[in-house]
Amino acid sequence: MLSKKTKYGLKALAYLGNQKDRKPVQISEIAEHENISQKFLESILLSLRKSGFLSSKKGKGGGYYLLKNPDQIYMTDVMRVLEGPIAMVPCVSLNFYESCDDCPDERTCSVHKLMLQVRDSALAVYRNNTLQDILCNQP
Amino acid sequence: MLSKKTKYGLKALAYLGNQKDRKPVQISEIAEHENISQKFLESILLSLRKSGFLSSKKGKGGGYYLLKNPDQIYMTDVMRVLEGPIAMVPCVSLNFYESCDDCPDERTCSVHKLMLQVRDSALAVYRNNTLQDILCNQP
DNA sequence: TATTACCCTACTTATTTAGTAGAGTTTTCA
DNA sequence: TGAAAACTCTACTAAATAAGTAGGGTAATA
Repeated sequence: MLSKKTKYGLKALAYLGNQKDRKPVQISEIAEHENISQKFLESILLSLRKSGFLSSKKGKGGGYYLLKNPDQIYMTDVMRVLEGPIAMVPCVSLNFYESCDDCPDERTCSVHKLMLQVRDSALAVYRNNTLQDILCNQP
Repeated sequence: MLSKKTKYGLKALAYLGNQKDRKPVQISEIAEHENISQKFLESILLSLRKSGFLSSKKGKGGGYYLLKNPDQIYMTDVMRVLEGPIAMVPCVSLNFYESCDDCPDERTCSVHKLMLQVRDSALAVYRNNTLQDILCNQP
């Protein structure tokens, strides 16, 4: 299951990506528009800022804005920050690799064999999509 | 993350698939060989039996055995039984569809757009793999 | 300089996962 | 026949994670 954190984070990024310019948007505006608990959204946006996707401006007229163009924001990176590893098991993870303590040999492990393919296929999708690609582009 | 239930279930199926014949294999043998808590494995095998993948024989010399040939057991079906929906959000699920109560329109939803692709790619992998395909085939 | 709005820590609640405990039932083989 | 093997089933529990709450702190701008 996709966590709410990821879901909300993606929606917030998309909301910012749909803005005409890069003027700061208040958390409250995003929260209201996307039906997200404001406090929860605060923490999500904070982690997106710390990861370099967003920047923020304090004080009156402040808010969050994208640091890069939507077509430069890859879903691979976004998903890793919001959801964590893309792989479903640590033993096939590129960025968060860990061996299984119960498995004697990865090379003959059925789970490994299957999950490697699943990881690759998911990765292909995330690499093929930028924020631009998932915007709604409505008037 | 893949749940332990799914992981153990797959390993158990693979263990049975690697048997030369279809003689019943005791739970204890599988549990020991695959490093799984026997009691937990019991419940997993039970659900695989109820779903029609396995059958069991009671009494001395009893155990579990595959009902079909490994090349007739599709990962799509196995994953749905063990792990549940393949989709990461209910609104893109084929078999467990549910609309999101916080989302006004699926057609313009970025999360929907992305997760639809992820589901399709995962589904392609699972449809392309039978139990036979993930066996280790070692001497 | 007051207000706006982000920043940060700590706590709480609900849900799911992963298992444990234990009694019960069926079957087979000696 | 009868004892043991081995599956069946229900209920309970502990740990981890997710999701959210509470509340005060801090910086920037008009």
